[in-house]
Amino acid sequence: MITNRVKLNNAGKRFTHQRALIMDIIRQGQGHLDADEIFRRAREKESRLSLSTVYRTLQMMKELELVDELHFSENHHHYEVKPTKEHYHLVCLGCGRVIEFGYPLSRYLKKEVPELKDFDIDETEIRVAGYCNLCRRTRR
Amino acid sequence: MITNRVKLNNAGKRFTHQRALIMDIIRQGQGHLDADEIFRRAREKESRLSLSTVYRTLQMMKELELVDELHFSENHHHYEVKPTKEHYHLVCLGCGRVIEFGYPLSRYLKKEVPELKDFDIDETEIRVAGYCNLCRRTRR
DNA sequence: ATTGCTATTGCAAATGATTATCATTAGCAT
DNA sequence: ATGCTAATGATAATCATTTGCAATAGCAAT
Repeated sequence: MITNRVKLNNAGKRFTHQRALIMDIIRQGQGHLDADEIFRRAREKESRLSLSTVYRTLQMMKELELVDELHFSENHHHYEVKPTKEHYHLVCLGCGRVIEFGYPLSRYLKKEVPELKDFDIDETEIRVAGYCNLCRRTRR
Repeated sequence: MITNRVKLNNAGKRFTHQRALIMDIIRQGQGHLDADEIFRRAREKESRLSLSTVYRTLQMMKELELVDELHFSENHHHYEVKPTKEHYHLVCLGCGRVIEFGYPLSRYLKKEVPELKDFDIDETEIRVAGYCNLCRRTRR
């Protein structure tokens, strides 16, 4: 995709086959893949790809603000393409399902929280964990 | 402290010297210590204490809902005693300072977010990262 | 207080996720 | 096509956390 090539070049980065592949996989992954899943999918296309490259690319894409890193209730992260409208995630602790919801947190914080007056916000994230309607019943 | 002894006994757990010590340190730590810092402080009192015991105790206290685990923009966690009023944390990426702020997120979510109607919320967390007024200037 | 059962501990080794090292490869400006 | 140097693959290292296991210590019953 031309757009990514331009974005990388503008940042003084090279447009490589591997980076294009990883970006495509994240885009098609509907937002909630972790590093290992990205690696596995990428390997199907490009069997010599290294896991290091996946991590390095994710790191770079975070810095260029092309992707966001999500923190669910796990010890590894998930990735989605930088979204256009502000939204957050609901994670079911039973089945792992992720549900997106829109919520204008940053607007509310600015309006209601005095501690934020003197604070330069870089990133906000809401983590909501619980049980979806299906898992609520089956819960042991 | 008698209260902790009772809470542990009710859960069928033993009240040990190590657990009492770790709980005290978290309480005195004003909320934002990580596992390693808890370990270092506890060792000053009890030099034979093991890091495993710290992790095992934290895990248990989470399950008994005596402490909350906080996720800042780092790859390890921080711990605070289960708070009485709903609050969240502002983390400065420059100096690491943590600022607490009150915000009734769960009330707002229930009112405004239809996706949550069928969802049984277990925990909520807001992560706000950025730069405090002091670090904003010095920022490279 | 003593005893006995078994949860808990300390230590060391294992695991999982991520990062660093370094020789080789390949973008891209010339 | 050439050369410079960033990026890659492979492997080892690191960091945070968890696990296995023999020794220890709560605590309920005596």
